[in-house]
Amino acid sequence: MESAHAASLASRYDPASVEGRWVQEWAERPFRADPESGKPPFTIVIPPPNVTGDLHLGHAFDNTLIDTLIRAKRMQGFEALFQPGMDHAGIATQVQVERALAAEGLDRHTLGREAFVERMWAWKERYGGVILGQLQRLGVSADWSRTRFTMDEGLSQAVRTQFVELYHRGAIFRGERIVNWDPASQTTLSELEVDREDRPGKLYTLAYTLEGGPVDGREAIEIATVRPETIFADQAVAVHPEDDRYAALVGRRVRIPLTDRSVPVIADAAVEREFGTGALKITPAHDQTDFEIGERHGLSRPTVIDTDACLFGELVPEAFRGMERFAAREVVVAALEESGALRAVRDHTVSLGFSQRTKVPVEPLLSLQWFYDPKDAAARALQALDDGEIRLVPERYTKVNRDWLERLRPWNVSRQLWWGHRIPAWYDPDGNVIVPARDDPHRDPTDDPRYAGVALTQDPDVFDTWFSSNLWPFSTLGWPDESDPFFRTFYPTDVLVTGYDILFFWVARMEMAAYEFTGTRPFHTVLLHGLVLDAEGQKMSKSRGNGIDPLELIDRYGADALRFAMAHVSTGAQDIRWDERRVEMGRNFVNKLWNAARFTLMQVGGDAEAVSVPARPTHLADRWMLSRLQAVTREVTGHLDAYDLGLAARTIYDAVWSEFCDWYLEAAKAPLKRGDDGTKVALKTALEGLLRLLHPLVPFVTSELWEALGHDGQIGLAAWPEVDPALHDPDAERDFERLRAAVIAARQLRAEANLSPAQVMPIHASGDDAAFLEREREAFESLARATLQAAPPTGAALTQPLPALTLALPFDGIVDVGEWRGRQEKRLAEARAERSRSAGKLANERFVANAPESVVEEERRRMGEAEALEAAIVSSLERVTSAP
RNA sequence: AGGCGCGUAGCUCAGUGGGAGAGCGCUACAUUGACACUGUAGAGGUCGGCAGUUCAAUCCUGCCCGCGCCUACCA
Repeated sequence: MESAHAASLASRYDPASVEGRWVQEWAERPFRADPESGKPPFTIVIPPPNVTGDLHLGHAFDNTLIDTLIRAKRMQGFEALFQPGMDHAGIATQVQVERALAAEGLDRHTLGREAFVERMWAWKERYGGVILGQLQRLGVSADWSRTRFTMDEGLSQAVRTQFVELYHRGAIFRGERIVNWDPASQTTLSELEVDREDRPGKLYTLAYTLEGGPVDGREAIEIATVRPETIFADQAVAVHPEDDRYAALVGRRVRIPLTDRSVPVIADAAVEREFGTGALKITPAHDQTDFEIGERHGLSRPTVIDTDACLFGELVPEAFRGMERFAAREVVVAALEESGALRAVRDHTVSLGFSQRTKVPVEPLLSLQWFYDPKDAAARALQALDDGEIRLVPERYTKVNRDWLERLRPWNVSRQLWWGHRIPAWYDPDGNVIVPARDDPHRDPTDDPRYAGVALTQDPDVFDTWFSSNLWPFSTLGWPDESDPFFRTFYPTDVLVTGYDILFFWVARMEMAAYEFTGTRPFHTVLLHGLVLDAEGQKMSKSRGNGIDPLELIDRYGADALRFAMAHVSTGAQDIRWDERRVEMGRNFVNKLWNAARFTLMQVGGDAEAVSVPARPTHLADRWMLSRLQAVTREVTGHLDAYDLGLAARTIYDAVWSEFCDWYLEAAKAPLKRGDDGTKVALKTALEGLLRLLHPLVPFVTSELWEALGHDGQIGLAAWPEVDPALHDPDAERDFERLRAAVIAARQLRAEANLSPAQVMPIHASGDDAAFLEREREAFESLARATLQAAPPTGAALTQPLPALTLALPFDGIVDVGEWRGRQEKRLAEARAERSRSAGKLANERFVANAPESVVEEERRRMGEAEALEAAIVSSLERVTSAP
């Protein structure tokens, strides 16, 4: 690559002109992971984005955190693998393609399955992977040569192996259960694909007449329902077993309104006595709770709503057949009213499920599907959480993870889609299920001599997408081929980074699958982050249209600015309310860094070897800066190790801006002007240390600057800074604080005297620290833009008293001392308050007896300092008052 | 109904059992050869409320008020 030169560094950092070549570099020559390197491996698999998805802020956030960890580990000597890839996202993708077809006046059924799947692949080739290119613009250092897709050959084999194995273990079965049915896309949905929303509805009270005459004078039992159109599938009326109101009715039969059918009154503890009338109609085929009650009581489960969400079947009076469910409700209610069975209607909020993709209300429907009952796997995963084999960060989410594993129900894994992994199950003419053999899962039964001559038909359905993404941490690494070098070296992976919102759906499933198939944990740490909300605190979503385009932000501010902003605000899985000012902060910070490096280059040149004298620093500022660098290195490294990227970012932000730029660079200017080699070395050392600490967060600008500084290899492959204890210098840190306090005091004098920054101030120092200041004269004079005077001012002077130092600035009497006096009096009041507070504490014997010695000692020190300051201010005020 | 989180400067947010911070905004001054995406000096907060524990509470405990999220078989 062409090297940048110091002279060519613009005075303002322009991300657009820098990032492009690095994006290209990292895409064409990715950071490849070598399973044979012998270095300790460190692996993170990407939470696979939807193949036809676009980068949104959630992805940007997630991948920033992942890449920061990966880049840091790589520099720390690990063989770091950032495993990239995509998910086929069954229904989401299929719905998109079906929409495109509809625009052409086609649908998948007229096209036929084979042609449709071809269209799907064509779509995938065209739009799939766009998001990977977008991630590259974020600067993600994934090993792009290993990009995987859930429907790749190898990963498909993994899915098939999973199914066949679980089937033969008896964990997978085919049966009828209540599923979330999407009448628009004609498929079942996972809970994740259903959005729950509260909607205004009605609660209807219906009278079911008792057969065989009144009991205790009651002719009917009144039930409460929000779905009167389902009464035709009723199989019972249930009451609570301990409900005295209905005890006498249990065992009797009641007649369903508008029909000739009667059903029994049963007792079940699932009924809430307080709700409605305390009596519940049981419709096992159209409600999850009813299904479960029906199971307990051996009720049959007739269906009256079909897959188009219309009433159908013999049980439905002919007048209502074929009517859509909501239309039917109105008509049925009218008929009920007519018949006198409708006793009451009141407003009632109902929680309704909507298909995330089609926005249509989901119908709970009894359906013959494939189910996976993962209770054994869940038990193992729970054990892992209890034993700490898998750790969640923040820790409190462990409980959420556990809760979900404990309450698992059989998971519906089949989907009535054409896009996905076809279920490897066949049926013979008698309806017997034939699944490939356990020891040869990839041979279709149609190729198996044992079934020669049998007419086998394959199940038309495909698997739920989660039934492949649960294998992601190892299917991407080669499993089921356990001899794959990547699987052997990089599995188990290390950290999983994802939003807490898919802890249930994805994380828990990966945990279960990993123990089931690899016998080990899939990762040791789950790092959960919050969600990116819009400025009003609402979740961003396509339907709300409140999303923010990360690419547009990258165009305007640069990828580093976005990354830095994201890392900076990540704390403890708190949601992030979007605020563009933070990206501005990132941009400004990157520009600051750029300019600090530009200055350094002007001083030391762009030849890496030119200044390499391994001298111990001698100047106070050099000693201070290098000592601070050690502390910052230790802190940043520690924060990264603790997965606290927010703290890491904030720590280094302060180090760069408030220490390196504001103080060190300014203090270094005077020696640099003299050509001081020691300072040149220190300057370059400090900058390069900071650049390396920063690289994982802001890879573009640091790569560019590293190159400009004359290094051959990229900074992404440079070694992480190590703490050098020999450079730890507490004396220098303390002395520099003294210097800093003196400089600030002098600047305050300048402001109070209304002197322009350009004007050099004659300053006289007295007090215990005066000799120290004399020793650091060059730095003080340069930083304060002052000249230290040997003799005290003869005439009127403004003074700035500190505990161990008083600075005096002569003034000509034109200056209004009122402002100065006001400020000093305020400081005096503060010093007095401080002194009396400390005195009060120290006079409290319980404080002295109970508080740690160090705290008491600190309090004494404070008190002494407050006294000294108070005395100095008093004396200053007297002198000015008495001045001519 | 249960669980979790949040309430700190005008705004967006960090933070800790021992005199509260950042970014932006605000006031004043400044273009001294790194940087106006800047510098210097400032103003601004009874850390949601009430009790309790403690020598010491913004931080721990309890209750209350407000906001948000997630689970759940209230039809």
